[in-house]
Amino acid sequence: MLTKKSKYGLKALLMLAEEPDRRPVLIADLADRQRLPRKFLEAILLELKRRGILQSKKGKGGGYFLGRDPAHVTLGEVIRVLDGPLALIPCVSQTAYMKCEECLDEQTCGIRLAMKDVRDATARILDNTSLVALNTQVARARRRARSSRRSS
Amino acid sequence: MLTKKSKYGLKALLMLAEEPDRRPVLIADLADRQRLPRKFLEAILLELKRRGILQSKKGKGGGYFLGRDPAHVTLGEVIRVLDGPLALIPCVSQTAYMKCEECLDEQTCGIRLAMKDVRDATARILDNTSLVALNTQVARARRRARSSRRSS
DNA sequence: TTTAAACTCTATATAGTTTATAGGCTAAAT
DNA sequence: ATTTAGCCTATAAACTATATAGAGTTTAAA
Repeated sequence: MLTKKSKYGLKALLMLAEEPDRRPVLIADLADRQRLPRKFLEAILLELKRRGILQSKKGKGGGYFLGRDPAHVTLGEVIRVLDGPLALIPCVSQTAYMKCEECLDEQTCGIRLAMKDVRDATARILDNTSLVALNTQVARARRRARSSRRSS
Repeated sequence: MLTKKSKYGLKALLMLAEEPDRRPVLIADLADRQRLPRKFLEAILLELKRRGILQSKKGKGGGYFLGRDPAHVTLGEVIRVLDGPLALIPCVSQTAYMKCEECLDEQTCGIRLAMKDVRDATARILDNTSLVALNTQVARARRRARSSRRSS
């Protein structure tokens, strides 16, 4: 499962990626605009800051803003920071490999073979989708939604 | 994450799929062969039986055996039974759709767009891999492992 | 230089899920 | 009858997810 932590974090990042000139935005603003729990979001943004994805400015006129070009921040990176590895099972994780305790022979474990395929497919999608790319898709979906409403 | 429940269940099913003539196999046997916790496995097999994937025979000479042709039991089906929906987020699940509480417009939610792609890719793999197919892959991997050991 | 705005950090709480274990009950075979 | 083996219910420890509270610190601006 994608946790709410990742979901909230991604929603905030997608908003920040649309902010002109990477202007600082208040936590409270981000929370209100998408109805996210304020205090929880606070902790999430802090974590993203520690990982360099976000930066912040304290005091009046402060807020959070992206630490890097949003075209180079991928969903995969964000989800790994907030939720941990993409792999459904630790023995196929590229970033946090761990051996299964009970597994007798990892090289020929069927479950591992299948889960490796799933991990690769997932990573291919998430590591190739940036915040900018996703916002573009959203904009396109919005236009489609509007025009189909018009024609109905 | 794939839970241990699904992992154990799949391991048991893969063993049963190799049993000639679908002969009944003891829970204890299945548990011992792959070092799975016996009582936990018991509960898992029972659940698979309720869903028709397994059948059982009580009393002396009893045990569990497959309820259907293992070529028609897919990983996707088993995982859905034991772990629930494949989708990483309920709003893109085909089998257990649920609206997100805080989402303002589902039709144009970026996270949903991306998670839909991931779900589809995952389902494409898991719903098209049967127990038989996976065991075949495992056998092939074993041959490869053996022959590369020989040549080294 | 004071004040208010805003992020930072630590502690705590609650609920739900996962991963089991124990033990008695029931059905079947011999 | 007796033994074997699955069936069922209850229980529980450990972990994770989802927050909230409140004091502390930094900064901009009046």
